Amino acid sequence: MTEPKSEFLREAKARGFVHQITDEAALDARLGCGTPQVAYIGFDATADSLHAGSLVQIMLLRLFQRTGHRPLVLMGGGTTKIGDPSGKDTARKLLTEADIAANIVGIRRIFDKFLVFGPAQALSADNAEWLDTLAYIPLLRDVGRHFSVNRMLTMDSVKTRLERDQPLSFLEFNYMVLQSYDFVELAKRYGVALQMGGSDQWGNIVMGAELGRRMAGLDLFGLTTPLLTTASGGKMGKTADGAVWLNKERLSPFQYYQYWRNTEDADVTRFLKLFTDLPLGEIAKLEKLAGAEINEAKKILAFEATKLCHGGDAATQAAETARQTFEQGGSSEGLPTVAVPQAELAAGIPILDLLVRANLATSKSEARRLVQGKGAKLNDAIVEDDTLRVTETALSQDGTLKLTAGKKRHALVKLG
RNA sequence: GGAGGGGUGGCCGAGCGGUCAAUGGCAGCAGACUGUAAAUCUGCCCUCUCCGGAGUUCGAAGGUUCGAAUCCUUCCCCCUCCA
Repeated sequence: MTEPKSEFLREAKARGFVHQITDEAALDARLGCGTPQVAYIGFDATADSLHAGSLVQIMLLRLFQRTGHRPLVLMGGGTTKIGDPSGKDTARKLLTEADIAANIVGIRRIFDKFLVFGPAQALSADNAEWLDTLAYIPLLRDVGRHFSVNRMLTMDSVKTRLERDQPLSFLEFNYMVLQSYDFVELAKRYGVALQMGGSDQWGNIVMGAELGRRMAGLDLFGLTTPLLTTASGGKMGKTADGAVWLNKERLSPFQYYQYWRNTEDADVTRFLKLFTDLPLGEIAKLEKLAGAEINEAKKILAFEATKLCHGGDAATQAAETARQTFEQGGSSEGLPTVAVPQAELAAGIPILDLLVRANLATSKSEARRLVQGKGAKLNDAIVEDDTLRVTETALSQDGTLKLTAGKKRHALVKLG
């Protein structure tokens, strides 16, 4: 099948969201039948925010809604207590219920930016609702009998652990059973027909679809997204400073903008398709840019991606901060800022301490190396002396001073 | 319960009585070159330092020794096989 009839599949394929589909022709027919369908993706509540690694999934749900269907966000309030072994060598730490509840709140806030919830709109659910009250014996009899351990042992998530001689607890081994059960439960409760997820979820998704057929004669479909890496092989959503978080408390809109602005040339088109709503025709035009002009495409990518995640105003401001900082060599209040008491500054603060306090270095040793490597700048002048004490004289007329580490990491210091 | 193997810096992985803050690879940081890109080259990559050094590391706790990541004891954890 080359050209799907349904808008969702056509767009999803053209934009690079699709890796595998269980029964493409039948799914296409279902999506194109004129009635909005419900599709879900599950998110485990392991942190109080999601990071860019989940963005493909989020954008896929967004696309699903844009093409006239109803996305359902499943919070893994129940499954998080188990821990998905997929793609991991060791078991996760077990989280407390309070942690999980708080994490769900944080994650839910992110989805409010990307999806429109409401009657006839996007849905959300929490699998704790049905998993918490499951009784062991009935579960084994109703669900367990449909699972073959032989088959489970061939699942990638299990197999790799075994092959690498890494432990896999019985707890984790049950994760796929519960995820499969979720699919069936959601089909019954919300009429969900399709589960989507990362390619590492393929096994779990297929098992869920099968379980639905065996338990209730349901026709369920699965779709996975490709595993995203940068052109040079790095993991998406990771930088030196850690994950690229989607909430502004963990990563400012400016830093988020910068993450996308620094995309490698080879990734720009691919990312525009995945992480913005720009029509494919427009992206095709941007794709023709070459050489230094690619920077224009990167600015659009950064702006659009930031707009989706943090809103138009924040995106405009981040773009402006970036422009002032990088293109005019000035400083701008949009940069990360640290406040320093006046008395301390009057007495003089060692440059090394200041770099650490501005989060440009994690220890004084690291700060010292930075200075010795000529990577530290104070008000755009290279710091030559690592014993330098910074005083009020370094403040510019607007009452701030600018610290730079390397070419891209900037921070402002102000009195406070 | 029995037998054997193993736990080393963010990860992988050497070392198996001194010359070990610990080879190497990956990841990361900075500099040069550039386009806030990639590739390449160079330096760095436990903490503190009055740059002479100092202090903490090799699952945990004891011990042997002038001296231990390296040997011994106990404990914890993991893997494999047997029951």
